[in-house]
Formats: sequence, C-alpha cells, structure tokens
Amino acid sequence: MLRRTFQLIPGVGPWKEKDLWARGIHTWDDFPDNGSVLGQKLDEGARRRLALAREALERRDLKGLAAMVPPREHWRLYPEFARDAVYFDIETDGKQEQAPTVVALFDDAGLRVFIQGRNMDELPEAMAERRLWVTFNGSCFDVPVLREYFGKRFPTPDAHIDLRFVCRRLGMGGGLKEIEDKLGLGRPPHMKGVNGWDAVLLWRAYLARGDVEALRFLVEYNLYDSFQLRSLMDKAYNRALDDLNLDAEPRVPVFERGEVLYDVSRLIMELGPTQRDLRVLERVRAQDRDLHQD
DNA sequence: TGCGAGCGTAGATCGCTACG
DNA sequence: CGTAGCGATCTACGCTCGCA
Repeated sequence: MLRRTFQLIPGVGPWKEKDLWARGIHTWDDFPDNGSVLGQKLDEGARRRLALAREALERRDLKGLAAMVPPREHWRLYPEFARDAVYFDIETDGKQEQAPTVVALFDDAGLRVFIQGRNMDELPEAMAERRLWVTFNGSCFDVPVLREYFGKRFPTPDAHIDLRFVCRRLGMGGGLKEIEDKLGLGRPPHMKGVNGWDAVLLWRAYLARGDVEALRFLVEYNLYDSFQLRSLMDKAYNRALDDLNLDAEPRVPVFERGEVLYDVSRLIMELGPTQRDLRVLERVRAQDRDLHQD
C-alpha cells in the first residue's frame, strides 16, 4: 500500500492521488520517468520525491517515510513495518497526576507487563526497542502520561499509529470496546464490561489490601487491551483498503488472540505478592483481628 | 505566449472526543 | 480533569489548462 501512496508528493492530496490511480498509475514504479503527468512543475517535485521515498523504503527508514507521508495516512506504513510494531496500553491510578500503574506491551517477542512498584522503571528501555507504536488514543492519553511521568528519558517512536483516528475515519467513532464489538472482536465473558475506571478501582484494592487477585485481574484486563489492538490494527487496515476500493491490494491476516491466551495465563499466575504486599496484608489482618476481638 | 478561470492543496482556527 | 489529533469550515495561494 505504501508504494501506491502519492500523497507524499508536495501538491498531491487525496484527489490527485485517486486521479493517478484511475489513470493506471498504481504504484511508484508506474510513474513515468518523463512526459507530462501532473504538469511540468509538479512532475519535477514528484520524481524527486518518489526517488527519495524509494530510497527510504530500501533503507527501511521508517522515520524518513513517516515524515513524508501525511500523518492521517500513516496507517499505510503498517504492513511494511509490522514486525517493528509494539501494541501497548496503560492503566493509571486515576489521580490528578495520572501515574501509570500497569503497562502492557505486545510485540513480536510476545507479551510483557510493567507494574508500578516492581519493574516500571524498565518500561522506557522496552519501548525504545520498537520504532512503530500502535495505540488507541495513545497520542492523546498514554504517551503524554508516560512522558510526563518518565520525563525526557522516555523515548519517541519513528511513527505512531493511533487507531482511534484510523477507525474514526472509517466511520467508527466511540471507544475501543465499542469498536471491537462492531468488528466482531468481542472479549470473553469475564473480560466483558470491564473498563478503565474498573482498572483504577482494582489498583486501589490491590494497594490497600495487598490483594494480588485484584492485581491479576487488572493485569489480565490490561494485557487484553494490548493484544486486541493488534487484531484491530489488522481489521482497520483491511477496511481502509476496502474503503479505497483497492481490491487487488493484499489484505493482512487478522491476528487471533488464541495464540497468546496461554501466555496471558502464565503471566498472571506468575504474579505473586511483593514484600510490601505482604506487609500490607499483615497490617489489614491485624486490623481485622482488632475489629473482631470483642 | 499571455491571461484568467477553476481546481485542489495547504494553512489557520474551532469544537469535538476518548483515554483512566 | 488535561491532552492532542482531526474533520469541518473558511481563506489563500499555486499550479494547470483552455483559449486566442
């Protein structure tokens, strides 16, 4: 799809791009080396720009390509750089300062989770490993929160596909769960109807009582958010091709979460109480004993 | 070749929205 | 609540092309 993108030419927007396609110029390689296509002046810039784009793709220079393609079309970069992608989602404490409590990452290497008070400090390094970030509303929420929290040691990706805006352009507004349902990507019963505020409550329950079960549920929810993004990205990409009537353009296979459910179970079962959790547990037990003494 | 009309892109502003 | 991206809307500009 990237090689069909002509909107990276200055002076070419959606209309002229469609026009090029209609005239049989389907990919960069179809653009004639000489002769008038868009007019003298534009052709000059076009050939220069297409050469740059080809070189950038040759080098697998995501940053360079992302700078050429208008942001709203960044979804077109997806198939070429899918192996460099990380899908992630954060939960926060719901306070004014919005400190992250749990962060789930899903990429080629599998699932990872970062938890406040345990390994949250390792998150920036893990994020830096992947140059394409995929989120839902992450450009407005997740990334600003993390940047605020970690400061400038938090990395910047070469490109960031925010599925909220990709979906909206495909006529699907609303939240992540709503869109999942619309696309038949619903969650199993025990994960249905859980939302971001529940995540705040689960964290508070865990903190207040050392309730590891609450943490496990929270982490499971968070992990679901991360890998559901992968299926959503696949479906949204395919839909965007439908929208452009690009029947010949190859679709991507839609990720099935079955592949990772074992890892989800393993990750949440591995979660035990920390020393701090055990102290909290001891304290609330003592309080309980006091309460029932007389 | 030179002019003006018309198209489409780009910039600027505003209000809406989804996140926990 | 704060954040930030985008569509809608409007304006301005650049370019192409038709016409003589």
